[in-house]
Amino acid sequence: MNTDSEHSGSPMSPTPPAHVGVVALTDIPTQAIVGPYPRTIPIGLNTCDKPSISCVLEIKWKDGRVMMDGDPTNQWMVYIQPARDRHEQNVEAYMDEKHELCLRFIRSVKTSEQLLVWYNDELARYKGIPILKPQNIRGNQEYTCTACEKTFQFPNSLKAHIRFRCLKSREDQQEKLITSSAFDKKRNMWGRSGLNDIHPYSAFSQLSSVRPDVSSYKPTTFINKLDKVERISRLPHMTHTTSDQAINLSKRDVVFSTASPINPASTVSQPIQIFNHIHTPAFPIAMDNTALRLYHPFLSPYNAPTRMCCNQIPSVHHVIDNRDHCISSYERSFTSSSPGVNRHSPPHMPCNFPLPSDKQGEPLDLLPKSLYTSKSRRGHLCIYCGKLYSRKYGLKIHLRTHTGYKPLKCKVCLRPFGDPSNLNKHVRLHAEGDTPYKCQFCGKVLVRRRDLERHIKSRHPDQTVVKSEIEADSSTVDSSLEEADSDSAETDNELIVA
DNA sequence: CTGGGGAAGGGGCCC
DNA sequence: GGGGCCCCTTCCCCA
Repeated sequence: MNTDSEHSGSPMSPTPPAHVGVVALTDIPTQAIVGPYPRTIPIGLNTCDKPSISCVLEIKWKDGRVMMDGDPTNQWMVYIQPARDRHEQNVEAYMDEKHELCLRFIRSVKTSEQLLVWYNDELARYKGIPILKPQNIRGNQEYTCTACEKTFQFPNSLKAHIRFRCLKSREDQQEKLITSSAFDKKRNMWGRSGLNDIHPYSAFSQLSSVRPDVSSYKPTTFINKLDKVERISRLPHMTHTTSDQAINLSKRDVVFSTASPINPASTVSQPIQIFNHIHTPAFPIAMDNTALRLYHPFLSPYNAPTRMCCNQIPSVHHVIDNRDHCISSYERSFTSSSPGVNRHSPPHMPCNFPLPSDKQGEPLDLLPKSLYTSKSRRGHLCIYCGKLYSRKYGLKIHLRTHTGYKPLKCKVCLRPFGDPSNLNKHVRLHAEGDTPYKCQFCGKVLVRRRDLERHIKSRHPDQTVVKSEIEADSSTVDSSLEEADSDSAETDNELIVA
């Protein structure tokens, strides 16, 4: 089991500077493995909501392995920035059969993509990384430490806080253990049994109560190495921003914060913001949200290189299109009717999260199964916003609202949908003239029953339309719809491209 | 005012 | 019987 020494720092366990990251110089295939490394290497110490790095190390896939020029020992791995949640994570830290630390690329990493690492479930348990509980999840992008009430926007930021930084969590944990039967007063030591039942952070409870002294980590050779590497691998195209413009760096998801423009004359690196995450998919500027516009597949939000101008994560989601125009209309359509969810705040949308291929499955499948297959007495819990669903399928569809995964496409206009119901609703819009909702007073044809009711209410308020009449109409409508639906059901099957 | 999408709840079918 | 899924409907928000 892990010991204090694993977190107390040593020449073998330096704390990588927070301003250094690792990016891929070439495409790196999924399942690529790096390691092994000593278990003592800490991961996630630098986890925060708004990371900023000023220089990067570049690695590449060569001869069937991941490597960095000039670093035969692969010590660059310590500079990989921690992922803030599962969806921006592309590298997984795990223990191999010899209980040594290894890294595995859980997704293929594209050229220029930043590596972001987090623990797999087993290693997280081993390292005492807490599992967030419903009480930690207060809402969309609101993850709160129950010990000190500090709030974070990302789950891993909170996990790192609880594990590495929160003294209060430690104190609470210690208190609970002391008052529990797991503390052997005679032997003045912790018992092993029952610990998992004591603290909500079951794995956390297995840790020593000694808080690791983060400041004691003294990067030595790594820093020297970094200095060398920094000169070699630092992005040559890191140009400075103009006043209010965010400049894309060689199509990387690296954008200078407008608040801290890089001074090209300065030899000191200034912070830049990494946006490898979050953003809502953007419609191409040439299109609007009109349903019947052609949804150009090559300009789809998932294919178009989007450039971000966000200065604030995640409250503001400005998306820069290919012509440096900020698209904001589409993001406004990302609303939620969920109680407790701010409708004006777009949900947690990892725009640059590489959509998995069919083989990889949807983002849900990339989550640890324990996070979405477990059903509490109250229902299925969304790990993003804490919402409970009576059905697992309901949660599955809901998770797509967080991940942006839209596997269903309208065959007519190619518009993607995450919810098959919404796709069907949309498909009906293409069936012009087939709509069964017709105003009996003016003959206007409307698409939905809601439209007809709203139309009559506003345009013919004096007409004494008994509700039952509308319902009678609707029954006719419904029956015709049923026919249409039965037809469309077959059609839908063809339309749905999973 | 109208049209459209996002999101969610519930009924029902199939395996 | 339960799970997964499809489908309809409704509500809400926005342009």
